[in-house]
Amino acid sequence: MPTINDVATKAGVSPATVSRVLSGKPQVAASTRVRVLAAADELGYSPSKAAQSLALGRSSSIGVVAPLANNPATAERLDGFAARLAASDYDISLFDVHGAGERTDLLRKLADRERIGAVVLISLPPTPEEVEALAAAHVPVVVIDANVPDVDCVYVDDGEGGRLAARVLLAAGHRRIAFVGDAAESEFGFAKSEERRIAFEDVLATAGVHIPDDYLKPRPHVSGEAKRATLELLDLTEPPTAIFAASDAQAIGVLEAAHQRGADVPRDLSVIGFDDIQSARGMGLTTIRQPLEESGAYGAKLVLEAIEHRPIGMSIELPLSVVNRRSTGPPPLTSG
Amino acid sequence: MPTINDVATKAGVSPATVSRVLSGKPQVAASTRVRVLAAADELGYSPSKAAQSLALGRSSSIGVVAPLANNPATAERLDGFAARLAASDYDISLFDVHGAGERTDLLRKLADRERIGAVVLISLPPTPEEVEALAAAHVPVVVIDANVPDVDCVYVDDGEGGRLAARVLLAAGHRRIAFVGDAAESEFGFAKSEERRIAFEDVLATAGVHIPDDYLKPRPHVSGEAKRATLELLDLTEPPTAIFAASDAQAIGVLEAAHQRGADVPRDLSVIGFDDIQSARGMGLTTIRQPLEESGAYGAKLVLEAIEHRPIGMSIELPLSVVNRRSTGPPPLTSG
DNA sequence: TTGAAAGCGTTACCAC
DNA sequence: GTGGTAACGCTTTCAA
Repeated sequence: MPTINDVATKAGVSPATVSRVLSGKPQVAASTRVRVLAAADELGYSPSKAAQSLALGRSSSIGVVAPLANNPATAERLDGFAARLAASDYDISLFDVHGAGERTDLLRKLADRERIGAVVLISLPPTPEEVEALAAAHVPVVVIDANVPDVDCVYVDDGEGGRLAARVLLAAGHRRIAFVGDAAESEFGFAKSEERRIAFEDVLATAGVHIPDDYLKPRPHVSGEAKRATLELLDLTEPPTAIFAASDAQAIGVLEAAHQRGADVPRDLSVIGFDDIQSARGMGLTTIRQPLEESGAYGAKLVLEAIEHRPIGMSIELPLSVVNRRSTGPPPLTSG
Repeated sequence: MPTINDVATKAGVSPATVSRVLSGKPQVAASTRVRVLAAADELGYSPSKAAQSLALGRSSSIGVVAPLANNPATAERLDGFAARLAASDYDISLFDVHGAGERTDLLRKLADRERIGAVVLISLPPTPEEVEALAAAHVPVVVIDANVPDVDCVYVDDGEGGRLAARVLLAAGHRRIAFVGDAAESEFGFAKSEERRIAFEDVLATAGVHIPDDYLKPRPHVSGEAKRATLELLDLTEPPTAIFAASDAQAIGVLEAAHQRGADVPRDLSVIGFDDIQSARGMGLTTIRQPLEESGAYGAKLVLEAIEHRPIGMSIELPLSVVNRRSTGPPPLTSG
């Protein structure tokens, strides 16, 4: 495993010169440059990241904190992020978070040492204290899928998403409409879910439609919970004719429950989701689409710029749209 | 940002002793141990990974190569891997691969330097040359979702999976059966797909069912291809009454195509997938289930052991099972 | 334009 | 049981 010294010897120069050449520093003669490059190439030399980090005092890896298990959407964002980052010299240190405490512990760890060049949080808005801690440690931060103050973000207008969903359901003729979303205890995406719900209810109210309390199902964002909530909904004396799920991941559970109760979608029950994950096509799910992969790509762009000391405040909002598939339709006639 | 020297000074010992305490070495007095620990805690000290890597000559990060975009199953495996690894001192360097060349370039890079403590390949079997290169560089390797010689693997019996799928379709009464899988050009999972198909055809043949050439659709594993293939199948004068998709990801496209042609699943067309990804529930997809998350967890276990210099040859096979949902049923009466 | 040498924070060997 | 110190591979300041 060749070191910088080996290259230096082979090229007949000092290690300092090799370093200069390899990091593209200008003050070096063209002739020695080619000689060094040739030597490096011949030896198959590539610098030790560890030694570089140590000498430079900063790492070339970007910490990505993402709750992969929660939602297939997260992986799609991550993929977009990784693809965009591949062209750079940075690589990804992945932290797959599951519970609440994990996030906090982790961020402290990340802020702690020079181990990380920057951190990006996917679908996991940091608290103001966490933002401050990261800032104090001079670690650039970008957040994907949330809009938080004093941080560069890539986000969508969740309220607008809720309104879009409401209009789809209203236009189809529904009046008995329920909502399955995230509970406050679920630290992931709670705010998001709430913003969507509130705007959703607003539009409904304007149309004279009120959502009764037992039609509101905030649940921990965990596999199985959305299904359970939907089962309860369908077992009501007067079940809803339509459900807005705060995410496609939750819509999976809604669809499953509907089938389990023998409710045909969309004949007996309309379902609209949020995200447009890849499998939404297979599920035939009508949904509010947001550009998942792109959100990751933009996140990568932002973090790269942030590392180059661009001033913060470059958040970007991505567009939402309605994708009509076959999980929505008019309410059953008997629902009158 | 405190260093080991700060801790040493504060505890009134030498840095060497601090190092010993922190890495749990036995030869240190209990009294000094507590003193050092207290000092470290008070300072909020945590060792610099870069310095450690440099001194130790090996990195504490594990390179994970995974084609995230290809298949939601990959993210589920990755999640299982990350969860199991979280308890260890290692962290994940994620390399999200898209094309063919990428994989090769990457592995060379990984083998190159001490940058990485080990590499795990998800759904991306290395070539013999690649295995050898990694071995030469003394980098432990584990492969998840493929069974390759001279490497520790976590895999399933793909042939068995194909047989299971065949029996499901046969038992339902199908005779006109098609297959949608991976093309040779698609470097990802080609072998897997082929093993499944061959065993699938074997069982069918035994039952007197032959798959005509135009019922065989090997396609690049890319979004949209499975759909296109299915469209062609459905447009045949005598379309199949059942389709075996080599993965749930491909089944998404199959389902989408069926709907687009107005074919009701399962009334007009039965579909069986492979993997049992999370959204298979939402799709109502009958499928051959393999433990995705667990595959990642076992992969983590293997790689951790491999790093501790356990001899190789510890591959583990995971079980397959049939999950019956609503995408399969008897063939339409008119098909006889 | 180039080289010598100090230093980055840790670990581990060798003495005591 | 503990301390001194070389070494890990690189970058960068200072001189030349």
